[in-house]
Amino acid sequence: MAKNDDTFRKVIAHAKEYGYIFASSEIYDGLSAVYDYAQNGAELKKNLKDYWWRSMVYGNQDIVGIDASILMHPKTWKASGHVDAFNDPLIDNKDSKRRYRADVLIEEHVDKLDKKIEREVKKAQKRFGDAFDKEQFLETNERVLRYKKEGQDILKRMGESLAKEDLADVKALIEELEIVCPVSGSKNWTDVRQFNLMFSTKLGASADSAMDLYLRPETAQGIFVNFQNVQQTSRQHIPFGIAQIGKAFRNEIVARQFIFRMREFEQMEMQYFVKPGEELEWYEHWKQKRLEWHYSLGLGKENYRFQDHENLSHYANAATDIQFNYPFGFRELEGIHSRTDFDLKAHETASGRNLKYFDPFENKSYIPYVVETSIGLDRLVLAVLSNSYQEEELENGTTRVVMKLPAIVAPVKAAVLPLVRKDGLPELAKEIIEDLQWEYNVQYDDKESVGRRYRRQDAAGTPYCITVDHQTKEDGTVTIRDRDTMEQERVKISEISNRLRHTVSARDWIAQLKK
RNA sequence: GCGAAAAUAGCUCAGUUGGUAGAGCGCCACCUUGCCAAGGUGGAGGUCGCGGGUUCGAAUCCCGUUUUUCGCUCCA
Repeated sequence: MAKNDDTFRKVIAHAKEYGYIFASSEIYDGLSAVYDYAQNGAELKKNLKDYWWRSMVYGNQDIVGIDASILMHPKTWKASGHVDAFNDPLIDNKDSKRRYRADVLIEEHVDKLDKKIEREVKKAQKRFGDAFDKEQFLETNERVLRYKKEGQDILKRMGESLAKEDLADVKALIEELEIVCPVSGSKNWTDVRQFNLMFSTKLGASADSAMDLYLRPETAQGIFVNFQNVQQTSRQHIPFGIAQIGKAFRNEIVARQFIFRMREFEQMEMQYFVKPGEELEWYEHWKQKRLEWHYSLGLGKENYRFQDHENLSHYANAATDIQFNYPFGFRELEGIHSRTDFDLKAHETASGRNLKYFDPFENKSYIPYVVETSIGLDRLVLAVLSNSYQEEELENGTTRVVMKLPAIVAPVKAAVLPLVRKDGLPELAKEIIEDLQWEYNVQYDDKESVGRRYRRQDAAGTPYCITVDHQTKEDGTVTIRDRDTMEQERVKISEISNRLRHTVSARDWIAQLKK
């Protein structure tokens, strides 16, 4: 644990030192949980997006990509359930300093009543043996009925109070039930306060006529509200998908762990629309597809696992996370959810529009079911960065810091280095740069000794170093050094472009990993 | 938001009982360097997070404040 904490710290420091990620507004002491992608980080992120987009949109004839706006009509969020679901009533215990969701505390109290009922059932089972009729017992036993009624009354009162935003009554309920803090065991509670996780803003410059808006807390709704337009203009038939990459915003109470949990973050998601009843098959299909995609990055299969959701969201009938093994443990990287027809149905009701799809093969209309894959792009960046950072002991006793980034997403694909800064070698190197630079992000460096330049490129994660030496002038060949093996190979200048293409094109990358 | 810790050069830190700022690395220039970093010379860069107080004098002591990091809830 201590060792991993240390690794994580090193990754963060390294990310800053090598121009990947900076704290936002750093000259003003930074802004909590907001980060900027610097020259290398921006390239890495762009490459990850590109790889995802190519494999998702170009690689599937039945998936199209869109780019919806961040601002949406406020009714969207009422319909999607976010206005209600993203409002957490929270309460703190003054003794343990722990914070809880007030509704969860109360629900847990009700769970205890359910457990009491189970105990009564077991006792009765023992007493009556084979003659025991469970259903009849549940309906007639006085104690069971009392517990059941008590639980129902509590939930009803809580639901009503939350709906009225009567937070004082929610606190009163907690006090009446004598709910204690699981940690401190005390009943010393603060007032219940409402936290809205959505960022508010206003549309219109005039203060009195401005319309209250939210910055979208998820990108998915941009797809749902466009579903019909896209389906009709793309002439897609169900099943088909809509993909999107974009920013989302959540005013998290606590947002930490570097870029793992940010207030402004980017999602890459795809909503796949299917015939009702087929959603669970497609759910399994996309679970496998997405896992294979992650494997293709080459970060090690052992670093991924599924984590099924036990408590499903209001919109889902099946949900799982692909977790990645970060330096601080396995955490969620991508969510795969079977969202049913919840969203489209909600928008149909709220908008009054008919959002049904006419199925020409079945000759009937229905609201499609949706299977969603939604990946946190920043979390993917962090997975790649933290997995790639390595300190290696070399044979000569020195250590080198190397970022073993997958070549396909590395910010700089190759550095072109003249062995020495004379004899026309820099000029030759620059010619090579000019030849490659429209296709690949390549970098020129002639500072200090060549060994030192190799190490610098290793630390920045550049997969290849192309060295121009005196032999280049004679036979037009250069050496290509591999970042991971440190081995060099001599190739013709005219071959360089092809060599790079093999390692950084999505097609060759996937083909190579399938072998 | 609550609690704990921290804030000195780009980075890592030193700064002795209060006497007005230093090292290593990095960066820039030049030299050296002919394949796996850390040779030479010179140089840039800090009102010690911010505000106030005590004092002849504060990076150092006191108060306040801001920000960051970690823990608690939630999630992509």
